[in-house]
Amino acid sequence: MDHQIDDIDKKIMQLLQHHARMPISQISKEISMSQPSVKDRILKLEDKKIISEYSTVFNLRDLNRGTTSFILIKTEHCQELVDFCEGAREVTDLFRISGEFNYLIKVQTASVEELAEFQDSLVRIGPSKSHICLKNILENRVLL
Amino acid sequence: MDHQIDDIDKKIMQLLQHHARMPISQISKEISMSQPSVKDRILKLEDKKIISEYSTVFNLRDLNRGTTSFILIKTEHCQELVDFCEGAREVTDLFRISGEFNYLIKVQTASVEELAEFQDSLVRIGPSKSHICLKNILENRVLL
DNA sequence: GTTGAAAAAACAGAGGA
DNA sequence: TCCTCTGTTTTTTCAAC
Repeated sequence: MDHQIDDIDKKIMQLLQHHARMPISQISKEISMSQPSVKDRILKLEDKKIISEYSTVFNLRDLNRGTTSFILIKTEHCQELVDFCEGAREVTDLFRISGEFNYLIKVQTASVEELAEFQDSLVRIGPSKSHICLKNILENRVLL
Repeated sequence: MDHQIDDIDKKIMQLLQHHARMPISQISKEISMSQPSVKDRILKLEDKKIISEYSTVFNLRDLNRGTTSFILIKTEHCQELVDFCEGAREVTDLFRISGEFNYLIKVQTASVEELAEFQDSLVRIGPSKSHICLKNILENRVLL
């Protein structure tokens, strides 16, 4: 069953996207719609899982994980890699991908030295290639 | 100036991470601390920008952007690439990286066909290599 | 850090355009 | 489907300790 997202839904989603704690009352003002209706629409978006969660974004620099890197790895020990990554604090993202390498890992470390250590711990799983991120230009942006 | 994040802060952050709209009252109950104190700590985390924002995560499948891909591109027309990506709805992430390729683009399209179209529009900027994501195993996870 | 009272916001219905 | 109006509950805020 498909949910039709109309322009009003879109406006609400745009407001919530970067201000998830915004009160219904304020959303109501901004889009000139009554609070019950706004609440109703948000509930529907949540029920249909169009809104999958409200999350809090932390400044990774303050958590000593300000260095972003991407590691491409080729391995036959898939489960081992997945288990390893799930347990590793440095790993924020893991994708099974097509191509020469079969996994892409996004890693947040305190420094490039720590990245080297992390990559060292991957050698027994398979050959890898790392790209240090010099600048995060866009991140996690969804245009509605 | 450095902010010392203690265990109580960490607990609050863990609760907020995937439930950004959780009321102070509930956080207060869960960690057995008075509401004003919880509120006070959250305000400090916000002021110090340790909490950088509260965001809403959408189900990209419902937005007709359920296919994740990564494109590595090598170009000398950096500004052109950045401008192009900022204007492209498909692009959610863009990183300047080290290595043979100098940019990594994360793309969300409706299908692989749409990915092909997108990659076609990049040819004039530079040679690129794309990896279709077959499975999103971990995404945007921060272990505190 | 706590308590407790005042203010503000969210919720739940009913009735109607 | 959306609105307004209402009362009720919950949450937030802010004082004093």
